[in-house]
Order: sequence, then structure tokens, then C-alpha cells
Amino acid sequence: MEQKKKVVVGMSGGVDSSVAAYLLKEQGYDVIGVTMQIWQEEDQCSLEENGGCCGLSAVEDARRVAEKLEIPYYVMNFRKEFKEKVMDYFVEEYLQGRTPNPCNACNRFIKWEALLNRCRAIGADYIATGHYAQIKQLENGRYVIQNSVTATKDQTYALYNLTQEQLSHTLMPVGAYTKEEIRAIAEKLELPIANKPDSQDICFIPDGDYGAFLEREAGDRLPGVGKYVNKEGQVLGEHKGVTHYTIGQRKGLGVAAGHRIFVTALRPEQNEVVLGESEDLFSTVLYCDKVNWMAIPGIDAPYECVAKIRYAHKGTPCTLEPAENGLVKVTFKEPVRAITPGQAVVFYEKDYVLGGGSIL
RNA sequence: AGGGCUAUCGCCAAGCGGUAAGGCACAGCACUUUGACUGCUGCAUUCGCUGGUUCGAAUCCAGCUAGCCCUG
Repeated sequence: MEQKKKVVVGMSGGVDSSVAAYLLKEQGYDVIGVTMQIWQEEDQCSLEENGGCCGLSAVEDARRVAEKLEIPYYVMNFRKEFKEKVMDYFVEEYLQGRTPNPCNACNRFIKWEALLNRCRAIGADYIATGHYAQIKQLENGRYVIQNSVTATKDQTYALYNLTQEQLSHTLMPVGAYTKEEIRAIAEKLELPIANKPDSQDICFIPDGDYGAFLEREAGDRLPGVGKYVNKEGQVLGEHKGVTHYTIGQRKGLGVAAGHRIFVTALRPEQNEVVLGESEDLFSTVLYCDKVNWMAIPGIDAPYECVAKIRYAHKGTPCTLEPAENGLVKVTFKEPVRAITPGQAVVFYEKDYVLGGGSIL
């Protein structure tokens, strides 16, 4: 009667997800390997050479790993979902003068929503990934993402948007290990991808030139050249269009002010880019919407916690307060640098995710 | 038309007879499952042009050119 739990592992062909599949098999699960086809064209595989969580020789590598582990393996097509939920979102955000975080969108809508739905439809109990994070159920019954044991490789920020339903059907086996340990396991197993580099950058823009990508995708909807101005409204020069800039940016401005200057604001309505000093980038308050609560159902009074406003942010103590229309006001104890609309703000309590939202 | 001042890397700017600082911009690399930030490296055999003085000049002299200012 032993009914083995069935779990689908999203395999990117990389080290982490490959070892994740191995660990789950060792733990007695009925493991199925799946690679999601999301942006890559069928005939474009030859272009791939290095990293990208979703590109490359992903399929070939994943298939070889699955064979080595002796687990069934399938490729699932999610190009349509990816185009709508990630690429289109990416373009629209830039057109509105905001700075999107495609990985967060991909995690929630593709890796979880789309993949989980399809996997449950074929009878799987869980989906699993190679994220360095852990899922834990609190005493109040709610599921949370918890920091992995590897502080330097923590990925909870990119996962704040997962729902309770999604979390309750997700496994993250590598979260209990360090990156070094995972690589060691991969080498011991002689997995063909043990030394692949970590993925990075925007997977669907392999050359890193997102300006050119927007040109292809949005074309005539792009704003075109505009004016650089300072706080006083003086024109400082001409820029390539607000879609080419983000808050806090210094490089690529082409303005020689004699000292370092940064983008302090974007005004998409006027297609103006405001330039200013580093000090001008620090502030203590932000509002966010599209809040996803994880450790608690919500707040109806001020709530103390720590928040991150970007992936690499170490976190700053703050107070959360409910605001009109479901928004949340975040007041930091110390000024934080370059609060950027479109980026995620993620709230932490102890070592787990309290919730998070999209910065306005 | 006279008089004065200034001309050094894309921008700003040291240098004041001893063999071209620095900042910004720019480029590359590193960092990074987003955009940024940050760090590292590179970036004028040449100092408006032509001569002269000198062992030796971007630094002194002369002329020329250009720009700015003042006087008519």
C-alpha cells in the first residue's frame, strides 16, 4: 500500500535543480523531472553557451541528468504564459517609468502557478525546485519561506510572492545545504553539469542589452529622446528615453558633471530623467501594493519588522502600517538608498518571510 | 580698429624650466537568478600652430590662429 508521494522537479539543467532531484529520490519520493520551455526558440539552442536559469542547453543537460538519476523526464511548454506574465509585464513596466523584476514574476506566475497547476493535473503532489530557501509551517498553520542555511546564497527575496496554496505543495530540498555542499554532491554523483556556473542576468535577454530588447518588443511605443533635468528644473542634457534608466543609476548617463551623479527620479509623463546627488537618493518611507502576506493573514495595526528593497539589500528595520486601498506604508528606521518603483519590498520577521509587495 | 586675457584627453582641471596630477564621462572585467549600486583595470610619447632660447620647455621669447573681455 505504500503510496509514494509524487513530486515534479523543475530542472534547469543546472547544478542546484539536478541535485534537488537526486535528494528527493533519496528521500523516497516518486520523482519526475521537467524542464520548462519558456522563452527560447526551438532552433535557438545553438546560441547558448553559458548560464541562464532557463535557457541554454537546459534541455539537453537536464535530460542527461534525468537519465543518470533514472527518473522520467519531460519538457513542458510555457512560452505563452511566460510571454504574457513576464516579458509583456517587463515591457509595460518600463514604459510606465517603473523598474520590473522579471525573476519575481516568473517565480510566481510561471514556475509556480503555471507549472504547479499542470503538475497537479497529472497527479503530482508537489513541485520542487533548486532554490536555496526552506519552507516551514508556522504554529498558526501558515507556510513561510525561510532563509536557507547559506546566508550568502539566500533566495527568499525572489520568492515572497508565493501563495499559501503554492507553498503547501512545494519542496526545496537544497535549502538545507550550502552551495559548496551541493556542488560536492553533484561531483560525487558525477553529474555532467557539476561545474556549470550559476545562472544570472535576465534569461530572456542573453546579451544583456535590454534597451535593444525593448526596442524590438515595444518599438514605436518607446518614448525616444528626452531631457535630463535637475531638482531645480534646469536642463542638463539629452537622454535616450526614460525606459533606459532606473532610480539610482550612475553609469551610462553620458553627463560629465565633474562628480558622480545619479538618476533620482523618472517622469514618464514628460519623458524626463531627474539627475541629482547620491544623498538625494536616501529616504525612509515607501508605499507598496499587490501585497502578498505569508506568515500572517494581514495587518490592521502598525507592525515592526525588517524589510529588503532589493535582492542584495541586507535589510533595514521598519514599521508596516495599513493604508487606503489595501496599500501598505513602510517607514524605515534608517534612510534606505534608491527606493525604486516596480521593485519588490519584502518583509522579514526572524528568519522567514512575513510578506511583501510591489513598490509604488 | 586699439588694449587686455585665455588656449593641456569628450567635459572640467593641476602644472610656473627637468621630462603630462586628479575628477567626470567612456570602455572592459569582477560582483549579481531582476534593474541598479559598488569594486578593479584601462584611457593625452603629448600640452592651439610655427619658429627661437636652453643640456633640457606644456612651462621663457616672437609671430600666427581662435575664443572671451574692455575701449571707441
